[in-house]
Parts: sequence; structure tokens; C-alpha cells
Amino acid sequence: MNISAAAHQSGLSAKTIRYYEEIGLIAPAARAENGYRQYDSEAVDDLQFIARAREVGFDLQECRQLLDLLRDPHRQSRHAQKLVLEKSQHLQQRIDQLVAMQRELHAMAERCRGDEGPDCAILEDLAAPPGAHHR
Amino acid sequence: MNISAAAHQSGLSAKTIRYYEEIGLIAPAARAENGYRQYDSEAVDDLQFIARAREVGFDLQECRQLLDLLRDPHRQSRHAQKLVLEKSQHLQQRIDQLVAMQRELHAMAERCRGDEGPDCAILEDLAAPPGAHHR
DNA sequence: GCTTGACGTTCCAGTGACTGGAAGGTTTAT
DNA sequence: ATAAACCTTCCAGTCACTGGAACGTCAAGC
Repeated sequence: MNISAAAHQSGLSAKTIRYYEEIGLIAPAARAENGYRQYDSEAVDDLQFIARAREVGFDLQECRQLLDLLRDPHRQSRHAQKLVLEKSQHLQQRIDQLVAMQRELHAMAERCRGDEGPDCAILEDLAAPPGAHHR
Repeated sequence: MNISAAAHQSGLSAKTIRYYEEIGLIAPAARAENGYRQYDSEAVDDLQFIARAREVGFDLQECRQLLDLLRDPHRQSRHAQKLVLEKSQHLQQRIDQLVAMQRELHAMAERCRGDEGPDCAILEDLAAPPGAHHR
């Protein structure tokens, strides 16, 4: 299987697969006589595994750890669970942050008349946020 | 006022302020005789405006637009509102994404025993996500 | 006057996870 | 023969900084 088929099957781009190989996240692909990379179903499994881990929010360093666990017959499932739990907590924090931002944006947009005139609650808020105290 | 005082007042780092100057987001600061950058309260206002806009999720390109609006006496508040509304919608999409990820992580962690053994629902899920159909 | 430490300056490199593009080789179909 | 759709490598750029080197400046204490 050539790289673009592997890309299609894994949902990654060919560029991304080459990049993963370059940084050593996956083993160098076998090569055909013409120099083209060849992928078998095991290689595609790895790519899918990574794609899936990326989708749920793991960075490449964490993908590496997960792959290591996947390949380790003596692994302990609590190690994987720890990774997931930590990621889940970080994600929750990030979500809380974004929700707070979103609320502020929403509140700003509400207070802005949004007309042809120059008076704008948004710009005022950004210049002197509500709750900031003046001298 | 030297750069570190301006940094303190705006909540940005000195590095970041120099960077903003370098990319032309803010006007080059006045210089003292010794070459040190000098900031007056107007300059600090700009920095605070940017810091605030960054906090609610605007990227530097959008900060530039907001600053342009702030400085334009003939601005129309609907332009600012449009920026905020679009940002708010993007943010909501991102939040929805992250919440979906978080739910999946949570579900995975729940199903994993998290013990000393190698059997791990997490790694299985990542290898063959629930809902994926096999050949 | 000397040293020390905390400032300030510039410039260069690196981050993460790709993405785009150039310049070229290969394969397949027309 | 030629076009298109692949593949290859390598280099540069993205975004918003951050770290560090190498150097100049300033204020305080001895």
C-alpha cells in the first residue's frame, strides 16, 4: 500500500505520516524498489491508533507513551489510565477557560448596539474591563 | 516608565511587548537617552487593550483589527460586534469539540480497570474505536 | 573606584504539529 | 508522446511567543 492509501485509511495526510516517521513516532516504512514507502495493515493500525489518540486530545509525546504501552506486553493498565485521567483534567480546565471567554464575548456582543455609530461597548470593555477600578 | 513596569501594568511580559513592537502591532516605543524603551499611560492603555483582547480569545491579527477600530473615530460599532460574534461562534465550536473529547476520555477511563494487569480498555478503544466496524 | 545585581538592549534559535511549495523521479492512461 | 497523478527530498513558513547568549546601563553597598 502506498502512502496516500495509508493516509486515506488512517485519516492522516501523507505529509503528516512522513512527518511522524521523521520524528521517530512510527518506525520507518518499508520501501518498494522505486523508493516509495509501503504500508501493511500493521503499519496502518499504528497510524489509526495515533490518529485516534490525537482526536481525543493527546499530543505527540503522549501518543508516543501510549504506543509504548500498547507494545509492552508487561504493561499495567493503570499507567494508561493515569495518562487519560490527567489529560481529561487538563481538558476540563481548558474547557472552563474557553467557556469563561465565550461568556465574556457573549456579554460584550449583547451590550454593543452593533449599528453604524462609533459608540461600542466592546471596545470600551476591552479598554477598561468591567471590574477594573480606576484611579 | 521602563519596559518591565509597563509589562507589570499590562500583565504582558517584557519579551512579549518587544515582540508586539517588532511585528508592528504597537507603535515603536519612545526611547530614553540610554536607549531604554519608555512607556507613557497611553502606550500602557494599548498594551492593556491587547492583553484583554488576547484573554478573551482574539489572535494577534484580530487584535490589530480591534486596535484599528479603537483608533478610528468614524468606526461603526457593528464591525466590532461582527468580530466578537464570529469569535464567539468559533469558540463555541471549539468548546463543543473539547467537550466531546473529554467525554470520550472519561468513558475510556471508566472502562479501564486501572490495575497492574496489561488488559486495558483504553488501549483497545484507541486501537479499535467503539463504533468502528471490522472486516 | 569596584563589584554586584538587576535592569535594559539586540539577535538567534526553538517550540508543536504540521502545511505549502519547489524540484525532481515514477507510473498509468490516453 | 504527453499529461496527470502519484511519489521522493528538502526548505520555509505558520502562531505567539520563550529562552538564551552576549553585551550595555544603572543604583547601591563596600
